[in-house]
Amino acid sequence: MTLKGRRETVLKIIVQDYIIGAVPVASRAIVDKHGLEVSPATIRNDIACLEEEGYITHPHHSAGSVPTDRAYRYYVELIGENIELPSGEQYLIYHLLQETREEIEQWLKLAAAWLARVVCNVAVITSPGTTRSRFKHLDLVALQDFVALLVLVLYGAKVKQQVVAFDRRITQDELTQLANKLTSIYAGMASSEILANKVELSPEEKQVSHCLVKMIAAEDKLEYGKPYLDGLHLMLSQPEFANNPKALNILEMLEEGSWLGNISCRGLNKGEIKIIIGEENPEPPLQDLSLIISPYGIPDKASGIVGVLGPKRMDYAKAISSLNYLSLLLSNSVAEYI
Amino acid sequence: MTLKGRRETVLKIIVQDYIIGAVPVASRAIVDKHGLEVSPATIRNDIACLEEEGYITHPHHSAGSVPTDRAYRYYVELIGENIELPSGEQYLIYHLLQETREEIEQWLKLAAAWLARVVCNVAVITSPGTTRSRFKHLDLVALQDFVALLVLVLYGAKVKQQVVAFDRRITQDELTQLANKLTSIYAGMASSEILANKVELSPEEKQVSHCLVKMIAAEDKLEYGKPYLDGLHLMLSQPEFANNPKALNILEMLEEGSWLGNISCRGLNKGEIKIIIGEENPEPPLQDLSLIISPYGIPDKASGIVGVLGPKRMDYAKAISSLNYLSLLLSNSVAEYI
DNA sequence: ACTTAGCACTCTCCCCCTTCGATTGCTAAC
DNA sequence: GTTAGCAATCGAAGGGGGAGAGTGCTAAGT
Repeated sequence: MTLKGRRETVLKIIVQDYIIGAVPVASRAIVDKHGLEVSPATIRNDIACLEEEGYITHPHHSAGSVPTDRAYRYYVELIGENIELPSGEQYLIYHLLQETREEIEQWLKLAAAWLARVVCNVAVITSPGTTRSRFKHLDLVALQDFVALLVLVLYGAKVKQQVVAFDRRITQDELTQLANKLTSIYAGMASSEILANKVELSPEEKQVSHCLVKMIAAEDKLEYGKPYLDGLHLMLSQPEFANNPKALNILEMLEEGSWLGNISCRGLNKGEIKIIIGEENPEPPLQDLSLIISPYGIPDKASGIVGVLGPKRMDYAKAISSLNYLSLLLSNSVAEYI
Repeated sequence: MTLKGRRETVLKIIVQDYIIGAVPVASRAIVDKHGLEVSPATIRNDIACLEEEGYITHPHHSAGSVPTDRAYRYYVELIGENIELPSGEQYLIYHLLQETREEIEQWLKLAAAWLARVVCNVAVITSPGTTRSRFKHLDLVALQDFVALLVLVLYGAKVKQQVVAFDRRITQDELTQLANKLTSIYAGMASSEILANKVELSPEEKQVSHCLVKMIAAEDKLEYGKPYLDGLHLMLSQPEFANNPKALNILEMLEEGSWLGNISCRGLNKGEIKIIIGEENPEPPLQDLSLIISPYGIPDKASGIVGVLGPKRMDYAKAISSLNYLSLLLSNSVAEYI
């Protein structure tokens, strides 16, 4: 399945030129701009072969070459995953994150904003959810006589809140006591374990406990939560979306929020990268796009996904190197605080 | 400045037809579809007057009538603010909110989703921020030996979190004690008051207190926070955005998040509505759009904004009635839990 | 003073045609 | 395996031209 010699070079040039220019690549342009020592006719022979093997198409008979999904796939295998981000850019994002290191949400927003601008496409980052959320701490704050705010802290520094209405008047002292009791009983448990726990509880404790189970289970369910998105306008200003009604489908899907749930990250280790090109995507609106994702954080404890979404014609090298570095940074940050 | 008799009717018809159809309205269509007992020529005379007075333009010489900003303004004054939402739709959203009433964030997302779909445009809802955030409760959860998660609850059921690193090892018991102490000292205070408070504190307490002030002040600063947006794809599927590069500017502005800060809600009481049409908007990207906003919640304690953003050619009656009702619902919900 | 019919005029939209330029695919020669 | 040459193909851009929609104006009617 590997091409050799000039064939491979030609394919690489076509992909790269198309990524930059977004217009079909002519055989003459291939030799001229890259100093090949053969004539355009020779290149055309090569291209004919590449077309037969499914790497190239032409939008119409007398147009230049356009890479197929297969060509992009070949290209990304060729350039590999070990691309380093220029140290200047490493420096920039590193210090950006240093300055807001106290707040997870801030990191993620900032990281998404940076990533989107670097790759000129959509950046996707999910918060570092524990794959199975585990209870860490509980707090109850009186709001009114019968009503309290339940603040739940999960491992992975995730905070959830919910209002609880009790059947009787209940003081802040009682609430605090209740919260402390449940915190010590349930420390480190997942929702199923809390449910299975057979300690004797008062009606109010039962009620709170019930809430907890529901909240933790809900957190488990939306495996990755709603991701931080940034750079929509950057992606949609790419030429493929000019006058293109498909852009709306994509927008709709992204706004809906759960699309990332269908993309499996299984079997992917920290530092690895998954590249999904065009029709390899399960979701139809994504089949004109490429998605590159990489997990970060601590497997099974607090891990999230960071990714780039853009037209198939995206700068894969840049995206891969940015993701590599960002995923590393985020992993380190997460490790410090779990 | 008020028009009379048929003039007003004609203007109203033009606005309404243009809102529905998005195409210039012809004089013949005005008499035919609305059963007027005059000839198109008569209507044309009226239109000529309306044009002189600045209510109407024509995209070109032989095209039908298109309302100006001034016409929209006249129209919304005409229909007034007291439009009731059909009871069927009231029922729907009422019960939707009932079911998730325990979680503020859930309400707001749900409300935004509903609103966007009803008006087929962008829905904007800010969380009910207290105009000056006040301290309610503090909690500290040990993450590592030197590191704790600070969970801050503000009035208005707002929860903020931040990681704090201490200079010495500190146990969960100590943290709990510390949190309780500060909670009782600072109850109900605004950031400035906490800062001015002269109680003797240990170094750790000082550090946490310092964090608190910073967090509360930060909350005050972004007056409305980042709003919940929904329905972007609905708005952008309107005909005015087909093949229109302006859509990207709007997208960019909305993604940025702080645009709503420039729109003043001052002098607006609960239940009132502010309608900003086209060039009345301060932000250039908004000058092709109309924005309708209404405050909700409890003035000076916990209030937010709910609004609709769409092309000037939007269904004002629907938007106004939806906002009226939604703002009422949200106000009630907020009142219950503050 | 208001309304109307009639008509010329204007402008867009759509379709067809042509031209131009770019680029390929093929063939035959090297 | 490579090249030159050449016909064939296709899209983009531009130029009519006709159809249709709608107005503005004028002069007559109420």
